[in-house]
Amino acid sequence: MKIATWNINGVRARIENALAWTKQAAPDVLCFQEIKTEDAGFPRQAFEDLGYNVETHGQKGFNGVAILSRLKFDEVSRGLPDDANDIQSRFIEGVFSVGGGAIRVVCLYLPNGNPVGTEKFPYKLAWMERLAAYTKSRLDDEEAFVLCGDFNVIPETSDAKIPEAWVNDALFQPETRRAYRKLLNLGLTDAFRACNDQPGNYTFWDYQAGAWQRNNGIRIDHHLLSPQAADKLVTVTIDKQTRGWEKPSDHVPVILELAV
DNA sequence: ATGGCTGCAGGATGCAGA
Repeated sequence: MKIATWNINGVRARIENALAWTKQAAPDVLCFQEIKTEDAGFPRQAFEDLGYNVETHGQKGFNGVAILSRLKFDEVSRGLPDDANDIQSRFIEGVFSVGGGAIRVVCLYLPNGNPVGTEKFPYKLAWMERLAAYTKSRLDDEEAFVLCGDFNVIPETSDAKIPEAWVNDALFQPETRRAYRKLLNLGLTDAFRACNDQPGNYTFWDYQAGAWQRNNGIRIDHHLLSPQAADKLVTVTIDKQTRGWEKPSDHVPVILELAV
């Protein structure tokens, strides 16, 4: 099965691209981040017409996540389970029955955290701690699950064309990278890096200063797998084509394939 | 990039993104 993640940067502004890619790539599960709309504004019918079930966790103007699935949702929940007071819509999860078992898919949009030195950065780090606590609890279940989405973390220097340009950025701070390693060290597998150890593979290119044309990108959209999911890992593909389309998102889709 | 785009809310421009 194919589980894709794509920071769409406004699903309403991007609807033509989103539908065209979904038709072409035909993922079984598709996780969107930055839908930038309330639930009522999500173009649900257009995706239902392609055969998808749609679950959203929207927010007016900013953030917002959604999971689309060809499989029926056995369960859905919205928000990290520890804090009902967090009004930012950055987390939605679904559970699906596959191949005699179940797989849980978490679609997340981790806080950007810039500028460092404002309250945004500690919010990011705290969110990563909350995600780690959630993960630790899920790992105790010893089930297959996937955390995917826009992590807003550049894990290593090999994940940026110009790492020096990011040293003062929240995406590449030592504390950010440490928190990401801490997450992995709980027992998760970075699916892309399990399949590809080469530099030069990016998922985001800034709109400004010809970043795409210069391939000045960063790899910040990830799939992290529980051991039971990692055992089924086939491959991960970064689908760069959409970045060259008209009115592109600044992120491109990343597709995880599992042997289930 | 000390931000050169872009989307959104709102109905002008400011904020957020990374």
